[in-house]
Amino acid sequence: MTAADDKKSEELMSLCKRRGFIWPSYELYGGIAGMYDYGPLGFSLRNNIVEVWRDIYKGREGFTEIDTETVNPREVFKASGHLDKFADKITYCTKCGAPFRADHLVKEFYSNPDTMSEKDLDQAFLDHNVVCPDCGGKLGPVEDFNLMFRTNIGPGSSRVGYLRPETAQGIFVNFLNLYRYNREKLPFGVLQTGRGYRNEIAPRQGMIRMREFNMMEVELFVDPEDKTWSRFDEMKDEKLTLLPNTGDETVEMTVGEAVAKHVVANEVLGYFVGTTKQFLVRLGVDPARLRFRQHRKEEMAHYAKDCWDAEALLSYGWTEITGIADRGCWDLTRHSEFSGADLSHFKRFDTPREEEVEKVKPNRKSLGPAFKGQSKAVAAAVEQAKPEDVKDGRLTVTVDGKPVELGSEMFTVIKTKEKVNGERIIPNVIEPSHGLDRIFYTVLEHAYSHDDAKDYTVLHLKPEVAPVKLGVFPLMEKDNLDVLAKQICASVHTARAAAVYDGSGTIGKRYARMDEAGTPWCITVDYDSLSGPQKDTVTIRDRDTAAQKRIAVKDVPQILDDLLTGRRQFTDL
RNA sequence: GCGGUUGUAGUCCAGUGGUUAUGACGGAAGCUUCCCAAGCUCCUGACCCGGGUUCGAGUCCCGGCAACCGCACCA
Repeated sequence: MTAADDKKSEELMSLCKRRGFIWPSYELYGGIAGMYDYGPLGFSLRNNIVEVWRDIYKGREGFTEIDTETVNPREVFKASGHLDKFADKITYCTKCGAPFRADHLVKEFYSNPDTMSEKDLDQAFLDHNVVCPDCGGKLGPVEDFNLMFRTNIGPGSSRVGYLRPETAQGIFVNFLNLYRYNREKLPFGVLQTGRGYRNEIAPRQGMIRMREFNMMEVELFVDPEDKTWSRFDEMKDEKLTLLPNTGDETVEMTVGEAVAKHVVANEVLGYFVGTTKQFLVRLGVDPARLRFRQHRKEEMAHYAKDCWDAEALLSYGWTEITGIADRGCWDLTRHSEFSGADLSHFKRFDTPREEEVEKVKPNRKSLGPAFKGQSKAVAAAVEQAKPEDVKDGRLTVTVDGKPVELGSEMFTVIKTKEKVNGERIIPNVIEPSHGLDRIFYTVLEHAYSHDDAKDYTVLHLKPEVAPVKLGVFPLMEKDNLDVLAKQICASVHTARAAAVYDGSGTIGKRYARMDEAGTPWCITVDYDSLSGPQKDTVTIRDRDTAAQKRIAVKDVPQILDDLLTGRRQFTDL
């Protein structure tokens, strides 16, 4: 991070506070690290980002959106693995009270201390005479410091709950509902936006690591044996900058090439890496400062089989803003195990198969006399056995916990034909997961420009995401100029396309305010608007070029609409 | 969490232990036919929190909180 980068992030943060994009939370009471509030402009920008995301995933892809609880019972995270894996082992010095990562204190003695249990670590302290690095005091018992916020559901402490660290689990626990809603067909996609919580030990870098943060997650349920994507052809020419985990060099290739060369594992993953690029660029992320980096094996989350991060180059360095993970069958398998529910998909074959199956059949005539009263249980055990269990003509089964060896006269291996209509499979999950706050910050940083010579700041936000679409000014706030300006402003202002009236200060100052807020266009009512040959016309100014055109007052709503939807460009006016 | 740096109006910054804390920008009211942060008048607004030292603390000391940088962490 250079001094210029420092300056840039500080100037941007100052602008964000001044203009009302974001404010550090609870500043009144001294502030809390890793928490930020969204001001009027910031919330609007954030909502616009979410709308673009919806347009792509609900609109183009036809996925469905749900909203689930942020407080989850303990069982959910026991099953998801977060309770065990999303924790650090921590110990406190009994003398000075300083906390330490227990696994870090013993890393010189063991190859992978992060897999050790609390008891192993306690013992390791004794075996290797590990004491407090600060004061030399005795270390206390090793505990789990879970990064999830814990709470109680209802009075007392009987039902333990946690604030979710990701929205994904709310989708997985609703799998059966969603599966039925989607007519029991694969693939289908579900999206959810909302808050997640991680009790970070040391939040850093402004909005990049927050304790309470916003996500936009998409969970895509696919057939594990069919990771093709029907609309892949539409995506195959999208260009990507990739950083595979096989080397340190970035490579430029299209989605189609990346999948063909197995750089990206399959079509689904490739399609959504491409989609993510389109999404981010549409928001205003600079393609030259965007790359996709594949996770190294040891870096992968406990649930992930493969993962590509979209990384943006910020003043903080390359920063993950979206992760596209292949979670495999981890989540559904685990929830199935822990809940006892069948979370599989019945995959019907195109035509039922006649399958020849080998089975072990008990020979009851021989079993009866040999085992008498026990023979029924033995026969049942034989029916459970598989042909490959037969060794040297003999079969060993377990009855009432004891092994029973049977001679070849006790059973027969037969071949039968069965009609099989399909098979049960656990769907795989592909997850494009977007860090909304990080994307928000990236959009701001990539839109930010500062002219050092003029000391002039412009946010080049894309009109689609800009919080305010139009500024409307009277040249002077008198002689009825203000009346017309207010009328024009009211005629176009809506909740989605905000127009702002400003009559305060000089005209240049008002343009400057709007440039700093990222407003793409401004309209000014002057004396020519009221009388003379140009009566009933106003000027419209383009933020990025400062160019002006004269347009008729009556055309303002239509022109603004055309500019916003991209039907017309400013230069065509 | 460790080490370093730093906390003064909305923002940026000045301030030898000693009156009512300097200024700029911003914001507000007004004047000026004012199209790119122009000028003028007037107003607004701050010493992060808690202890301590002292006759007296924005200033010195201790603790806390917060920010920035490096290390560590970041499923």
